[in-house]
This record gives sequence, C-alpha cells and structure tokens, in this order.
Amino acid sequence: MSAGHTAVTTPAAADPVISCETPQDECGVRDVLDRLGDKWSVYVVVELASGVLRFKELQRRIPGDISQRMLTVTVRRLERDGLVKRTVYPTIPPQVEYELTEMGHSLTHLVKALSDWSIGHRPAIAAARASYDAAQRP
Amino acid sequence: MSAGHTAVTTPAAADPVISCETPQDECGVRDVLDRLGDKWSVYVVVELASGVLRFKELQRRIPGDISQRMLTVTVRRLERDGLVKRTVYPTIPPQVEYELTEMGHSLTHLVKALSDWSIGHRPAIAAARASYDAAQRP
DNA sequence: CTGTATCCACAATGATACTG
DNA sequence: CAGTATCATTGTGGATACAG
Repeated sequence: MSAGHTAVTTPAAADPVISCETPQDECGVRDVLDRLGDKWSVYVVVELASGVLRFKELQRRIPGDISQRMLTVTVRRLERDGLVKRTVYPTIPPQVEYELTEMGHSLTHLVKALSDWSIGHRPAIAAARASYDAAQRP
Repeated sequence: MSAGHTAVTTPAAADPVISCETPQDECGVRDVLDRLGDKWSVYVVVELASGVLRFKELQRRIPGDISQRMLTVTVRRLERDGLVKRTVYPTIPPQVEYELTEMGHSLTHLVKALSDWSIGHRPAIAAARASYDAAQRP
C-alpha cells in the first residue's frame, strides 16, 4: 500500500457493486441510467409492458400529462436503444403502434424490482425526510 | 366495453408492472427514480457500498470528476432520504464519514441488478443505436 | 478538510402552432 | 392521428470564491 496519507478511513474495498476495468470507467451504466433517469421513459416502458399501444392511447395512459412532443422524443429514444419497436401503418389517419422488444421486456423486470422497492420503502423514506427536515428547522 | 372509438389496438391489459390505486398515481416510484436519475447518486451509493468513506476520498473515487458542490448536494439528498448516514467528528481539520444505512444497502441490490443488465445489454444497445442512426442517414 | 454562497451555462421539458 | 418546428421556461450541474 502506498504511504503518504492518513489511513483513518481505509475502506473495506469489498465486493464492488459495479465492476469495471478502470476505476474511472462507468461500464455503460450511465447509458441505462440516462434512460431510466429521464422523466418519462420508465412510464412508457411500464405501459408497454402490458401490450401494444398506439401513440394517443399511450399518451392517455401515462400518468402526469406527458406532452405530445415529449412522448415523441421519449419513444424515439427508446426505439433507438432497441427497447421499443415502432410500427407504422400508412393509413389515413395514420396509425402507429408501439411495443416492447425482447430487450425492452427484459428491462421490465428491473423496473418491477425498482417499483417494488419504491413502494416498499416509501414510508421509510417519507419518515426519513420528515425527520431530517424537522432537525434542520428547530 | 364502451363503444365510440375504434378497437383496433385494444391492449391485453395484462399484469401491470406498477400497480397503483389510481391510474394517474405514481406510487412514489418517481421519488426513487429522481434519486437514481440524477447524475451522481448512484455512484455515491456504489462507492459507499463497499465501506465507510470520508468526503474527499469519496470524491476521489467517483468516476467523472464530481465537483465539491455536487457531492455535497448529492450526499445531503441521500442523507435526507435515509439512505446515507453522515457522521461528523468535530476535529481540526474536520472529519466527516459517510456510510450507507440499512435501507441504503438494500438499494445496492437494485443498483447491482441495474449494473448487470447494463453491462449485459451494452453491446445490444450499441448495435441498436448504430442501426437506427444508419437508417436515419441513408 | 468540509463545507456554504453566488453566479452562470446548458440541457431537459413544456406550450403552442402547424403539417402530412 | 401522429407527428415536426419553434420558442419559452425550468432544472440541474459546474466554476468560483469564501468560511469554520
């Protein structure tokens, strides 16, 4: 080990949660996180998890009033990432169907786990926030 | 079923990934997603997963050069949510240790799953993007 | 060392109007 | 219906200076 700095908090350095070749690497986790992190992608995946939907129907089902523009942007990104398949029927009026790809469906399991965790820990998080806020404003 | 609109894409409406009381509800999933979605929280959780770390050491380990300000903001949010415990030793110079709470550690499993999925599907996502981009620019 | 306080740049989102 | 284009607004993050 290199000397030269205090060893006060030399950490366990146990099993890393994300293992990369280089420490400064992100292993592409950010790619997925960016998609999960934007405001609407998760909801699109969630809605499409149960079946094929047209644009307008998808828009109606997503909680929180997603704008036409943002739904377009979001499904395009998901399509580009290979998570969503877009099928255009050249009818009048136009009809476009969206569905998850196989990879998209595999993400569903993660979203489900995320959802379960969120719901399960919601009270604890709320309590922690209340406690923290109370401590900050005596 | 209500008549009045085409039943072209009546979806399966199978098992919902996220089940809420009201369709417009989010079940607090967004609370967690907001934390997972910001630029640094996941990396803080990842680094703290392997042990206790001081501020500066945490900053050094996080990939991508997090600024002092953003690290402070991030750990404060995590602390408020009850995911991180902050311990201050009133020494000179000051010494502050960060560690995951039990709840924080439980999140680690999710992050691990996320990481695994990301790494596993990284090539597929890259291929999908390349394919999509190629199709857009003939 | 571990912060806090400002100010600033830019990306993400939203509102609106228009089109095939 | 399913978009695209444009503009306005907001949120998030980064740079910097300063403090206990």
